[in-house]
Amino acid sequence: MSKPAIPKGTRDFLPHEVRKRQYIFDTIRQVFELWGYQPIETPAVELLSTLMGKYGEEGDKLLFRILNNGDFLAKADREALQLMDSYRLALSIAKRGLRYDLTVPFARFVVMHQHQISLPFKRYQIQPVWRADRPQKGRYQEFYQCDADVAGADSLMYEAELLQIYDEVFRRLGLKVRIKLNNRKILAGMAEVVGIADHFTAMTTAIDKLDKIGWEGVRAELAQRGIGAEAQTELQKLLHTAQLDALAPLLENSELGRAGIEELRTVWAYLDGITLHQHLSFDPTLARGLSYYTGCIFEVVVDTDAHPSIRMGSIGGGGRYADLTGIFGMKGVSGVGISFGAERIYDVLEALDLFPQGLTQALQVLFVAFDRDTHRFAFRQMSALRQAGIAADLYPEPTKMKKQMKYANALGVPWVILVGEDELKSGKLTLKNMQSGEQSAHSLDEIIAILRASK
RNA sequence: GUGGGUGUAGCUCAGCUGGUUAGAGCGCCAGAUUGUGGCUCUGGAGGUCGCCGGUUCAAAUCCGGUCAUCCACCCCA
Repeated sequence: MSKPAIPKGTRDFLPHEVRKRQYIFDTIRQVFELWGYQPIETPAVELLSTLMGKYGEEGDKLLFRILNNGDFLAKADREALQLMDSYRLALSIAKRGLRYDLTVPFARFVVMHQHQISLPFKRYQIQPVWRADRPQKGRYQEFYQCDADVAGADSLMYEAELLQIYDEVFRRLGLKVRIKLNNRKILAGMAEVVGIADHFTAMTTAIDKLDKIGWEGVRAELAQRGIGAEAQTELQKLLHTAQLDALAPLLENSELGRAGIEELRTVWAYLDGITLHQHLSFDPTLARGLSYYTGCIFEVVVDTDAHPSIRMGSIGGGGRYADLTGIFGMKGVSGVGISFGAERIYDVLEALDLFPQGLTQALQVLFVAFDRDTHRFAFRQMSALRQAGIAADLYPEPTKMKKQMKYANALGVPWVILVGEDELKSGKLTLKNMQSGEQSAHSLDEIIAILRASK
């Protein structure tokens, strides 16, 4: 018999890990709900025609494909097979794949259900996604995304409220973060002013790596993509201007640049007078790769001043995409959304010991019985406790006490109730506090009162 | 896709430049303690050394291949 295993990049979760994960999901969910977002779910499996071409060439490679059922070779592309062209062959033998993110399925959802929802449609979604990436630390092939998006409204009010959601979720989790804000139109404006508008994607890709490779590295990468030294220097000067008012005159000659500045001012105006607990700042060097964002973009990182021990990439990101549903034939629907990186948040909370106490054990009391008769008696007493809303359990057989106590210990149950001949006769049960070791005899009602009080 | 590390008991690992019966800690089981867990002590079970091949009188150890896994890069959460 071979040793059991699970696919690379996937994980099992033990009970205490699931409880901690659920604490994060619940916190995020509660804030989403408070801000008026509604839950939806979409299938894990989507048609590849829905997914392909939406995440760039790299993304397509990382899509998990599902082999067609039945005699898939009968309909296979024989020419591709002959040519050993795996990519082309795959198109003919797999028509489904696992979802890669939650945004594209959401766009599909909006188009398919446009008559059942009203715009603006505010939805949240907490579900796993899959990527055939090579796993490494903090990166998995199966992981959860927690997204909130608004479809069908241009109002910058939503940018402001999504920033508030970031602020509130991390406040509730007890984590200090820095929320960074920028606008793709400002980046586009910079490209125009510097005269490299035709290199916009290359520019954003390079800027995005600033944290990692520094200015030297960014300049090298810009040079490699055919951007001259003069443009590099000018661009660097613009990116160093982290004050909107100072940047505005420098982008005066770019229509896009002016629009970007104006949008950010509007977002700031909405947040005027609002109390935020986290550090929110305009960061002109925030670029967010080459994704589909067109307006405001956000990113959240752990505040290393407050938590100097943490080294972690972004734990959340999002932004505005002017044409959410265009790829599915529905024009004029703008979208804006944010995403929480739950797995990374978990690692950070764990490293900082920020999970609340008492998350790990729900069971309050374990019954320990000594023989057949008391075991049956204990079963009825346990049922009464459960009826009273107290999480109770009974060791499945009246074996040696040592074994049962050991089990209680391993579970981490705070209380044990001992049921033997004496208890059966007197009708009073022996309640033992597993931490202090103290024990005393009580009626069932008294026990219910004690356990309720100790919850 | 590129580069590197690691595969030895259920888990974490030791085993020096090849040399008889492959070890430790934790965990598990039993006992010290037949109505009391955590701590301690005693004993026990548990391993085709990832797999295939090569070198050698001799391979866990050296070499080649293969598979798995982890880490870094690309990209991303």
